[in-house]
Amino acid sequence: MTDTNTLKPKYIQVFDDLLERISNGVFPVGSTLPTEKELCAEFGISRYTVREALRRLAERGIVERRQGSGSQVVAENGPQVYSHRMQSISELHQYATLTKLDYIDSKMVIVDDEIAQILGRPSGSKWLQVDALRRNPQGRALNYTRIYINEAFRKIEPELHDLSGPHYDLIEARFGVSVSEAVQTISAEVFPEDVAKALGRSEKSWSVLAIRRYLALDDMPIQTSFNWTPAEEFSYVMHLKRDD
Amino acid sequence: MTDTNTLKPKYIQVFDDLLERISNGVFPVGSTLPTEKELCAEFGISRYTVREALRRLAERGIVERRQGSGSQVVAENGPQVYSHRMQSISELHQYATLTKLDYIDSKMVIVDDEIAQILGRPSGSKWLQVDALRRNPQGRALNYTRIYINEAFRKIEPELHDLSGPHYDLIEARFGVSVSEAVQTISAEVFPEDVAKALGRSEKSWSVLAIRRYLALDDMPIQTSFNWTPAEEFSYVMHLKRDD
DNA sequence: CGATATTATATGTCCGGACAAATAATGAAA
DNA sequence: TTTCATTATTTGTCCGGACATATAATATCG
Repeated sequence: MTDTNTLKPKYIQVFDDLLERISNGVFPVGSTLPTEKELCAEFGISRYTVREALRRLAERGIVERRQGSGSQVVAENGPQVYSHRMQSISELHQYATLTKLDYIDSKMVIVDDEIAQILGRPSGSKWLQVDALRRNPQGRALNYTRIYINEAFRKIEPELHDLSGPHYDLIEARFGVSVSEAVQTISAEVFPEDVAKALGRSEKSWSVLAIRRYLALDDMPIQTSFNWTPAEEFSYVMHLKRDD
Repeated sequence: MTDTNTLKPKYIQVFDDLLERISNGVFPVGSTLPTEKELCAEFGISRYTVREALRRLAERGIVERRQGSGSQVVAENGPQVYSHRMQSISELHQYATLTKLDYIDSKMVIVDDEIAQILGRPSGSKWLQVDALRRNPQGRALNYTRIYINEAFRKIEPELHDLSGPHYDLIEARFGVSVSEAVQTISAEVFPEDVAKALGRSEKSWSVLAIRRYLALDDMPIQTSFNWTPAEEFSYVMHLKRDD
């Protein structure tokens, strides 16, 4: 390596060099990088040092390496810059710890087009619909929640009323299917009539609707919950930190 | 290594072995792992192989390695389970790409207790307050934004009206201070009177308020923006994926 | 020509070694 | 006893090598 860069390890210099060539199109996304052997020759360094540079590119998700076939460029920049991290998926809803669900109703339903689209299944699909009020320890209703549970897991219904934790934990315990991804959508709307009534709100009052989809591998929907909270009572915080 | 484990690379076996000893208390959080040299002797393997195992522990955040002093156990398990990741902090607000800010006003202000607390500075602190409407390409107003920019960066004011990107990018370019963390709070409230007026909404109508704080290192506030969006027009999506 | 076998290639695992840099421990001087 | 210098230790950088494994390319066979 050149003396003008002696403050950095060689593998960082090679990493930087390759990264620059990737970002300015010499090695565009979809292309194959030179082999380890070729890079050793080009930079006049050992294979170990080349591999350290390539490993860092792979860790950043910029390159994918495959034994026998080489290193493919799969992205121009590291995919992640900022992240919001949780130790448990249950942090997604940000309820105080001691709230509990007061069950109103559960039944098998066939959902219409609009709901089916949100649930990620065809129109006409069947779901176990569970309605409940979430209450704080003093018994006050905080919000209304309607959960659609994938038909495949409907056998958990008898256990619902004794449930202290989230439904997806019970589904995982009973069926071995775990949440691999969750999608939350926050929007605002006027309370649906039945929800307003259950919460003792007037018909035209505003709510914040948080829809939370819980997916297993291959985007298989486990359950989706619709949560209506009175607008003035809703608050949600996200912390994004830079990945260094 | 023993023959009963020949399906796994040696370094994975050592990684697994150390991980088990960490989780069952042989090497508790706060303790120091055996040196590389000791591990080589214990497992009868090369230093390279030991280092690969230790590197994986370090990548998982379980161990911190320090030249000259060894490997300290800092956590029992990998710290994060689910994460929502963004390539750019500007993804935090989820505006369509082609919206632009239509500036209404900018001035130095002294903020009261309530705002100061949100901004993370003492009451009475000075801020460059910038008010604007965000418009889509057709010119329709989407929301009202009020930005409080740290007094230390007020010299960017003359450049605001020509600005096409986010303020914090300009601050980074001019002052070399970059966003290391962002905090977004989403809640709902009736529109403030002046905001409702500017957006042509009635006084009692609902908005969703997204407050976004942009912090540099050591929690130094760079800027904070308050964004009022008509309730029925607000929607926000988060994707959480499990870190594998 | 298509399918299968063989060979070549490219990355993965692992070894041993040497020197550099950061930290800890020990010894000497004030 | 405290401070500073020296030595020892520990991890980091980098070299060279060998064999294993997965994939790609080429050759052979039906």
